[in-house]
This record gives sequence, C-alpha cells and structure tokens, in this order.
Amino acid sequence: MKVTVKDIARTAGVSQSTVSKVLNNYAQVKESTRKKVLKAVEELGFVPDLVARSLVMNRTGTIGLIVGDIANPFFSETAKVIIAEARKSGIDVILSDTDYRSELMEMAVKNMLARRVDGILISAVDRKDTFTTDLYKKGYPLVLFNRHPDSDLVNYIVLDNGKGSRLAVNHLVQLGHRRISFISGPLQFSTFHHRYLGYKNAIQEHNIPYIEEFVFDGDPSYESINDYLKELLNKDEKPTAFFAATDQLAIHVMDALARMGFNVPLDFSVIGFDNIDISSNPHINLTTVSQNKKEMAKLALEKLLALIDEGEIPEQPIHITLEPKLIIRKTVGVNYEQFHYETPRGEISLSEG
Amino acid sequence: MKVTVKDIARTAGVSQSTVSKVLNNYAQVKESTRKKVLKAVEELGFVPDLVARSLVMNRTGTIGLIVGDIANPFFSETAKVIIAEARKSGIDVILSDTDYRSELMEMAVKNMLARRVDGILISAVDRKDTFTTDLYKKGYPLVLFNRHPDSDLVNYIVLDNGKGSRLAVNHLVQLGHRRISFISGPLQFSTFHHRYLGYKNAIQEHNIPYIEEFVFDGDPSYESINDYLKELLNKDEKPTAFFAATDQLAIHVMDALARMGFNVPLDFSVIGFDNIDISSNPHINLTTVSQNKKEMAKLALEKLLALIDEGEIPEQPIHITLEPKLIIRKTVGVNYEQFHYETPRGEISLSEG
DNA sequence: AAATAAAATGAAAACGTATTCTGGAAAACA
DNA sequence: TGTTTTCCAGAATACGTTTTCATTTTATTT
Repeated sequence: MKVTVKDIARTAGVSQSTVSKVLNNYAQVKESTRKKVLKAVEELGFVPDLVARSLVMNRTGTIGLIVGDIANPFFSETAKVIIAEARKSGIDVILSDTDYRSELMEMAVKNMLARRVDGILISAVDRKDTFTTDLYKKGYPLVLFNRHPDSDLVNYIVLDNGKGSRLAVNHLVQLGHRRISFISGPLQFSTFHHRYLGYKNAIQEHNIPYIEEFVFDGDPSYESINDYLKELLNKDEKPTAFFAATDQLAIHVMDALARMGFNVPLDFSVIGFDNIDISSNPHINLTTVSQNKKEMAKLALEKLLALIDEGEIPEQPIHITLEPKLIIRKTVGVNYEQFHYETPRGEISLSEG
Repeated sequence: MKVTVKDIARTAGVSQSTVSKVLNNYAQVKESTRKKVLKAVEELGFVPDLVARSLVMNRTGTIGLIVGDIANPFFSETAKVIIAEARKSGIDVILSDTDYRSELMEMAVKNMLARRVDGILISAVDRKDTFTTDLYKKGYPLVLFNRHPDSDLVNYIVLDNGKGSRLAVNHLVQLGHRRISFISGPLQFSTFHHRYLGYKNAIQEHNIPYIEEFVFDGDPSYESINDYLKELLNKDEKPTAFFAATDQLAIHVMDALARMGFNVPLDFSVIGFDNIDISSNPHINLTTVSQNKKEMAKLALEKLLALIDEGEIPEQPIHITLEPKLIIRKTVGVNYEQFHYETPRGEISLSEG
C-alpha cells in the first residue's frame, strides 16, 4: 500500500534509524549504506510523510495566512507573494478568509493553532483586537500587516497611512481645492482610521475648516455612497474634490458622479488610495496614493520566518512602516473657482505632470 | 507546557481512552465521567492536536487548492467560495499558485500528497497534462475545474466554453458584424482552446470565412496586443468587431483602440468573456459572456468532498459542464456598413436590450 | 442472592517519523 | 600487539492521538 521508512529499511537491509539518517543528511553514515538506502528510496518511490514528521519534529512547515477578503485585489496580490516566497523555504500556507468579520478571525487563528502551523500572518485585525496581542505575548510567532490593533505590543508591518492622506490632501490643496470630502471605509480598521486622521490633520494644517458632513464612513457599497453623494450635492456647501480612502471607493464615487451627469475632473476631482490594478486603466486613470504591497508582504513573511527560526520572541515588537507614494493620473483637476475667488497664488504649479 | 490528552486524563482521573471517547462523542460513556472530562478540558484549556489526530486517523482534514494565479480575479473569487464552503465542513485549504507554469503544478501536487491532504482541487492544468489523470486513476480524490486536460479520464467541472463563444459570435453577427477578430490567450489551456473552437465553428455556421490573420493567440500582454492591432488595422481587410477570450484581454483591446483614437462601439465593437467585476463598471461597461464561477467552485468542492467520503473512485469520471450566459452592455454596436452594403435583413432586431 | 447480560472503562497497540543512546567495528595511537 | 579513539549502525523511545479488545463495573434477570 503505502511505502514507509520501514519498507525502505527492509529492502535496503538496514534499520529505520539509518534510513532516517540518510534522509536527513546526517554526517555519520557510510557512503555505501547511503547508496543502498537511496537506491531503495528510488525503487519504491518513497516519499516521507510530512504529518508524521511534523508530529515528531514539533514543526509542521506550514504557516497560516488570514486575510479580510481574498477576492479583494489587495489581499490576493499580497497572498500571491507570500505563497511564492514561503514555497522557496519549503513552507506551505493555509489560507483563511474572514470576510471582514472579526469573530471569524479569532476562530481562524484558533483553528490554525490546533493545526500547529509554525506561525501566523494576519492582515485582517480590528483596531480593538486584543486576541492577537495576547497570543503574541505567549510567545507565538505572529506578524500582522496592513492593519494593526491599537495596542503596540505585537509585530506589524504597515503603510504610513497618515502620510498617504497628507500626500493626497496636499496635492488637492495645491491645485486649489479647499472643500474636500473624505469617503472612508469602516474606521474600526487601522488603515481607515489613520487615513482619516491624516486627512483631518492635513486640512487643518492648511487652515481648512473640518466639516463633519464632508466625511462619509458608512456602508461602503455603491448604493450607499450614491445616496450620500446625492444628498451632499444638494446642499449649499458642496465639496470640489473627493478623497476616497480606497480606489474601490473612489471608483464608486466616480461612477455615481458619472451617473449624475458630472465630469471628472472638470466638475469634481477624485483621488483614491491603494493603486489597485484597474486604476491605471485608461478608462479610469485614477490619481491615487500607492503602497508597495509586495514589499509589505515580503517583509511580513520574512519577519515571521525569522521569528520562527529564532524560537523565541524579541523583547521589543517589530514595527515597520512603509512609505506611500502619490501617483498622479487624470482624475484631479485645478479648482479655478478657488484661484479666482479666494486666494490665487501664482507660485503654485498647475501642471499635473 | 502543552496540554495533552494525557493531562486531561490525569486531572479528570480517567484513562486516555475515555478522554478520547468523550472528545469524539462515543455513546458508551457515563454522563458523570463525561462531565468530569469536559470540566478538565475546560480548566486546562485543552485543544486537540490535529496533526497527531491526522496521523492516526489517516485523514488530515485539509485539501489542496492549486490555482494558476491567485491575483487573477477569477481564481481568487473561486478560491474564496471554496475556502468558505470547506470551512463549513471543518476543512482547511492549502493554497498553491502555479503562476501559469505547469512544472509548478506537478510539484505542488507532489508536495500536497506528502502533506497528505485528503483531496486536491486544481483549476490550472494544461491540455496535454497526464499527471493528474494518472493520479486520479490511482484512486486519489481529485477534481479539476475551469480547465481540463484532453484526456477524459479525470473529474472536471467546466464551463461550456464553445457555447459561450457561439453566444458571443451570434450576438455580433445579429448586429451585422461579419469580420470578427478573435483575441485569445494561450491555446494550451482548454478554456482558450474551446473558446477558439467555438469561435471558429460559429463563424462557419454563419458562412463567414475564417481568416487566420484575425486570430491572435500570442503573448497576452497589453503591449503585444497593441502591436497586433496596429498591424491589423493597417491592412485592407479590417475587422469590425473584436471577440476577446477574456475580459482582461477585451479591456486591453479597448485601451489600445482608445489610444489610437477609435471609439467603442462606434468604430469597433468589443465583446469579452468571463464577466469579471470591473467589466460592469460604468466606464468600461463591457458586453461579455459570463460564467457562474461560484457555482463552479461550489460544485468542484462538493464533488471532491463526496469523493473523499466515498473512499473509492467511481467507475465513470464526473464531467459537468456549466452554461454560459451573454451579458449585454455597451461595447457592441450595430455594423451599419454591413446592413447597408451587403445583406440588410429587416427582421433582425437592432436594439441592444 | 446468584447468574447473566449490558454498559463503562482502561491497557495497549498503532499511525510514520526523528533522535538519543548504546555497543560494536574499525581506525589510530602507543 | 594492546589500548584508546573515532566512526557507524541499530534498539528503543517519543511525538499526541484513536481504536480495538479485554476487563471491570453496573444493571437485569431468574
């Protein structure tokens, strides 16, 4: 039936332990017997049982990857590099999708612990999450990326989201916009929280009043955003630009505006965040803040593997923040109205290039 | 350190076997001892070691999922439903990404066998692949989806790709197009192969001559397609419509046309295949052939789990083909030229709805 | 109350591997 | 040649469960 070490031992005329030794490249084994064993392995087509090995080695050679939504390009692109890089170290990844529900995250982690994965990578924690922190304190190899909890006592690799927002707001302000609406996702995620904070700080740095009605953080569906925009654009005080916390949201905004008969960037400017693939499509051409997803994923895995190899957790948690970058395309225009009526400043460059 | 069944046994004052029995809901255990054991489990926070269990049960509770490119929406969307559905049965999935390279597929399978996954789901086989067929013949639970090899001796769930092409071609022909270019991906994949065959058959059914220069199956990158189009549109005999074997390819085509200053659908019609998320975007609005990815994924998993539970493979491999559907949006127009100069037929409806 | 049947428990083996430790053979040294 | 060291190989144990089978306990019958 299934060929095991025992079979190899028998046909090679040695003991199980020597077979194991040649399989694991022990030095202490004569060349002649090594040959015998290898020949038997070849003949019988033996392949070591990794679960048995896991049991005795106390290492499974697997890691868990928990994402918010694998169908979301951000998560799938990061997953891709993690899987590819892990494979280079002979490590397999068990993937879990929380569908943005934090209860599922906790369940996924528990399940993976039972499966004895060697470490866990999570890009889907809530700000108020304490579960991961507790787990890490117990010495379990764990690194978060993309999102992090409010607690600082766990490893994470994230984008400097606040800075990203500042980049976006500055760009808009430079082109004359002073009434900027912020379209956010759920603020319980650190990404959105910091993008929101960055937006708020940036406009205040420019002495722009913060208008509560200008920020949206409700249900991120198209319909919901469409409703919000309709209501907003009926008021006296309209924004001239929309800063969306996500390219996906930005595209919703653009769609809604288009359906209302507005032109982007002539009537309104739109800027996104993430630089997903579609955004560079000539029909979309979204100006956005980009993050280096691949580097983030690579770093997260790298740190996790190091943690696993170390065998013990460092005193100080690892915190890495990556730099955002502004990608200028075609959805942001000059707010002439602003230049005309309020504070026209000649030194500001109006070119988009 | 780690709490095991032995610890539970000790603190509950029973034997390992009884602990195992209450954990696995054996009938033959007195209520009072069940209580004792459960209490100890609770107190010590015991959680069963799944790798140890796997070893003895000869079942890991994991399946392997091998995809061509997890960053591609088709694969990530199917992966999402597979992961979610598998979880409902307490099964975890190990994900592998072949990056469209078939050698990697074979390696991934071998690795998963060593990991003793209970079954494997593959959406990334070549037409000439025999490895999976051989494996299945050996009795290993295996189901392919999306793509299938030329051999029929293995289970697969696929779309009726030929029919999908016919749907697309018929639609174009009904609107007066007779010069239809087919933009394909690599024909070594059954999906593209059958879409190509469907295209060829469909135009022949309409007595349209097959023109070799009208089909492209080279490198599916934007640049390569752009080059092809430039050359093609310099010739005398130009197509009036493009049928792309993939929405991704259709979007490349539209981008290239847009950059050359053409309007879709006024100058050229474009139709895609797959109905990925972006295609419904108002800026894209691609007419396309859709497939029910979720159902495909669900069916594939369902069949695999059934196979695993059966314990032995059925005499006849399972073959399921799903129905494609035409989604009419805004990228296909009427070819008036055709109606005007050649065979204007009054009975053909020109409305797009 | 004794005999029997049924129910509950435990001892032991198994799953397939890695590793420690011991003993013997060979080599190196005297 | 005798002794010490080095090198190899194997026996035994461990990893943490499940499961079979024998045994003890409890319940049922006469």
